[in-house]
Amino acid sequence: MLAAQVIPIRPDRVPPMNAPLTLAHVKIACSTCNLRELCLPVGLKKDEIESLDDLVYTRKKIKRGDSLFRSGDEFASLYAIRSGFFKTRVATEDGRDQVTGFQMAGELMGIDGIVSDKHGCDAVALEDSEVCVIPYSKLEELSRRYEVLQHHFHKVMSREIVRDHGVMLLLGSMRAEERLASFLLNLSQRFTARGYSSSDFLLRMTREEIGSFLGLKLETVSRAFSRFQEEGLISVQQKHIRIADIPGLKKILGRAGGAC
Amino acid sequence: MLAAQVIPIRPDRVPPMNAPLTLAHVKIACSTCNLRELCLPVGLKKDEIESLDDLVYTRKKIKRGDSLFRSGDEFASLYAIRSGFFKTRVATEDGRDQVTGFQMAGELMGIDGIVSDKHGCDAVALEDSEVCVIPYSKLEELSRRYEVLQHHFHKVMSREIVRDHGVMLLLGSMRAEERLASFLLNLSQRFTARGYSSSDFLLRMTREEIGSFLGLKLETVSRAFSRFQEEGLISVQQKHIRIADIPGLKKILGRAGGAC
DNA sequence: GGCGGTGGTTGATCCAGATCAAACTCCCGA
DNA sequence: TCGGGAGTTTGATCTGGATCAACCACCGCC
Repeated sequence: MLAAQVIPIRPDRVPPMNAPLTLAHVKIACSTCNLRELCLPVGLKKDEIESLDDLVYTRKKIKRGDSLFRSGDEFASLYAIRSGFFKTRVATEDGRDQVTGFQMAGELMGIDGIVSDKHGCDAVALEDSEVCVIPYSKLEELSRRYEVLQHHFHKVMSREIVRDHGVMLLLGSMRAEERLASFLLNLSQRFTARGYSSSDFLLRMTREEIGSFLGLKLETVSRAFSRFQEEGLISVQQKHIRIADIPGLKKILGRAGGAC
Repeated sequence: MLAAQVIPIRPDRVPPMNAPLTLAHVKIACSTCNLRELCLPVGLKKDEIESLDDLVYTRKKIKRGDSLFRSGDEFASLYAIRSGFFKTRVATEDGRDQVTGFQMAGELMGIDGIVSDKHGCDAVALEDSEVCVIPYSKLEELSRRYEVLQHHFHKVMSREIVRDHGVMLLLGSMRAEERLASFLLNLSQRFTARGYSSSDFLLRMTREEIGSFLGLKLETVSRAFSRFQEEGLISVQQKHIRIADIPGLKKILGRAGGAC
């Protein structure tokens, strides 16, 4: 656990260990990262983004199944996902846990740690992943200096709150099939934003993890997938999902319980 | 809706209309507010708090049942509750809605509006209330200047995220009685922090609103109250709750579903 | 003091999703 | 190539909470 490999990506601070790493460094800074339209630098001007290059000077690789951080760990940094896929989860004293979200490239993790200087959840890699380490004190310092960065960081936190409210709505008032439809549409939309197919993707998480996130048991998730398939809305082959009828899924969200 | 009365509380900016208001102004600034240990000024030094006095220069009174803001309203300010009690709720296109929280004195509302410059939920007063209006641009400006304020504001947002994760855990994995016990203990703890009785209080919300928040129907909430009463954990008389056995309620949270 | 409306309680019944159980598929390592 | 285990699907049954339905208690208003 937390046995993540640390890669120094600013050779001017930490000497590179080999040639490829030096080469990599060029691609690694925020200013040249192809995720900059999704990640923290959104909306920043070229020179402002360059100042962010000071912010991120290490990366970490996390192997599938390993934790980036765990509840109770000391909080010092936020993490932007460079590649890969994570789940975050909270747990009660008595074994139960709840997946609070699935994170993909460009998304920020660890904000929950600011309030108490301890991380408040576990972040577990669902595939081999790489994250940019953003020292939090540095981020505060820079965002005092750059209004645009400050505002964008606030937006990221605000978005997380809005997202959470959406999940509460889902958990508090939707039926199983609505929850799953909502989940698939959300994934689809986020894959689209990253240039992947909106209708054809691999689920990185198990049925049990989907169930935990949606407040359902894994059997219920599996059955709902099967029913969607019977109805021609999607096709499922284990982790491979192909959405055949996006409007059809959206219609499921609308009906059921609402007007009646 | 939103027909809230605006009270200028900085007579140096807006002339007072009568004597009591002038008197009121003395008590109104953050530096003398008795909520400063709960509200935005937490942890700030005396002179820093005084600088906050520039931040809050209007108050709004909201009558019971009225909205402070509604989903879709333009976002310009955060609101700190000076007195009273609110609920926030999100809604789907089709009539359903979900209460996302209940807010009391010293708590901040409106953060969800930062991300899109529109409020993302409704804030409805559950009793006649008064809020301090915090112009958001001013808050960003001041928190670029004062590190402590910046950090505290970030903590407030982070706390909201952590709270939301707790609600997800509740909605996603707890049984009805656990949810209600958790809800009562949470209220109890927040009343304590405000100097009120931890065991004897008035519920400001209806059974239906509690149900919406907890993902239950009002009948289920009512039945769970009755069962708690039968078991001697609480006594209920309409909106008046007296918690007789806090450890007993805590025990409900632990068991049921966990180990088995 | 009566009355209507909102909110709350309680009972009877129903059903979506949980639980229990078994088989099946895929992947991976010996 | 052959297990073996983790993950998934599907069926049968059970149940917590929803739904439907009365009735009750309180409160503001005439």
